Amino acid sequence: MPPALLSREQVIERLMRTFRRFGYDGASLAELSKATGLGKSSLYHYFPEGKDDMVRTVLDHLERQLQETLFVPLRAPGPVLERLEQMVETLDEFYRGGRESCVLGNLVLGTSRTRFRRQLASIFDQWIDAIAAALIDGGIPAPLARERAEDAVVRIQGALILAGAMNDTAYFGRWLKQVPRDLLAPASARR
Amino acid sequence: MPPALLSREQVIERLMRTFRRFGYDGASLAELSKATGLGKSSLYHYFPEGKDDMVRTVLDHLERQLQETLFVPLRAPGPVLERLEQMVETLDEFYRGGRESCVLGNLVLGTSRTRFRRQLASIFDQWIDAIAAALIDGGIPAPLARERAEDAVVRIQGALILAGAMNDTAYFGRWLKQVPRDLLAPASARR
DNA sequence: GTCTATAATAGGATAGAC
DNA sequence: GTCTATCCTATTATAGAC
Repeated sequence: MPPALLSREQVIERLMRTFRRFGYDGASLAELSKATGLGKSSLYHYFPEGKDDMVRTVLDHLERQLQETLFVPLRAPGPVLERLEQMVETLDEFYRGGRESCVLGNLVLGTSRTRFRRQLASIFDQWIDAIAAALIDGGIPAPLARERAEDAVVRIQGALILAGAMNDTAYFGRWLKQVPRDLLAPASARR
Repeated sequence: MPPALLSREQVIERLMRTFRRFGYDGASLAELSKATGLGKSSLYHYFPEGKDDMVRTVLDHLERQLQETLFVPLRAPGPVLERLEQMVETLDEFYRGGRESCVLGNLVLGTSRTRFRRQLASIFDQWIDAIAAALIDGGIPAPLARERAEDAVVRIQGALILAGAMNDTAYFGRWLKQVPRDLLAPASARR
């Protein structure tokens, strides 16, 4: 990409970082250029359709990344509790304990609300499915597993919003730590 | 305001509607002008500092509105379950069953992330406090009440994000309906 | 593949007439 | 109080040199 400066993957990571921070509407080409160290023209060389192209690429990349680090491990053999604990660890790192917001959530709001919906919905759906699969392995009946999985994703998104508003990561951190046991509680003991 | 066209309150409502839909970065003056029927100059006449001024005014208005429709009723005398059910009804209407997103959540993302934080944090805090107060009236111990109240607000924000991404209000509607009983469950039966 | 330069447009903001 | 006209800056996007 830039001759021996940043790999394509590194560029995409920087773009993601920027969309995460500023959202679709707030991420200007100047900012994206600064973040990647690439001139505007170079950005257009790699992403001919501009910002939309970048976002689509970022989401593709994120999808693969989440599959590797979250979805596949959630379906791997081994103790279900440990799988969930690994997810929590990965998420805590990914969101830097609630200090960083979520690209997905950010792209659902603003004028990009509908623009990337198919891709966003697909990623959310895979995530929910993967959690539900783990819960089913853990003995939770399928409909309840799906519902709890949705609930988990909902709470992660919501906790990030609140953490941002309150400038306090306690909300995010506190709940995240109890997710695994919470999700695996016997059917009668919750709700 | 405009001579016998829109009251100041109506103008603020239209502005709120626009920020809700487009976020801070996505809401252009052209859009705000269209939404209110006021020319840009007229907008500057009422909000001399521009968009920031509008947002602050919108948040002030929203705060009073929420106090009236949510926070005060949550602390009113009467059966706690009914108070919570009333909140749910109000929220369902306010968010049009999950079809409309939340101004608060929208303003936490994008470049406005820190700009209105004090005001946003205050509103979220009052909201959580009001729910917690109701729960304490319902016999939930104070620390648990606070935690559940935070959880409720977190889930509302998260459910709106997911509803937007999936273009499916089921997530929002399903959970919202079970909030009151969920919040009031005996301490041992949840988590 | 990257850059500088530049065009074209949209966005935020103001002046001044009515 | 509202409008039209205008200004300035930022933003998106492209052309063309290297």
